[in-house]
Amino acid sequence: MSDPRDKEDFFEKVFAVVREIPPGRVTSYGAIAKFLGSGGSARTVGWAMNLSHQVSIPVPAHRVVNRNGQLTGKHHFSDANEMQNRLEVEGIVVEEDQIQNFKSHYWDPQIELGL
DNA sequence: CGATTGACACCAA
DNA sequence: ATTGGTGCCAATC
Repeated sequence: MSDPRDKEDFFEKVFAVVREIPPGRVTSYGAIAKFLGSGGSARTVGWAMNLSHQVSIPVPAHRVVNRNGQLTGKHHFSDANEMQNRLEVEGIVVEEDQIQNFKSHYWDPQIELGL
């Protein structure tokens, strides 16, 4: 339909998936983008995370990292240590902005959500 | 309206 | 394995 909310729906989906990420788990932008059907719009997912600071719903953006498991977006948090600290609290080991044992902590929406 | 940027990902050398 | 360049989508200037 002509509802302009169709575009907002994309962000809503991103937030919904990120909110479904269980503690102690992490996922990648590309995985979410692909799960939404956007294909290679991994960058657009990053934009959604940027807006996540303005939405009324708490979005655990710290659980979303790039496919390398690197905390590329920690700089966008209130504090640079905020992202790493939250991950460590949930039992994730982070060294030099790089998640250790990333693959073991990886959370795939296509699988975990039962697709 | 056109050009640039941005929390990524993939391919080629 | 590492580096560089390109593609995708949306927002901002």
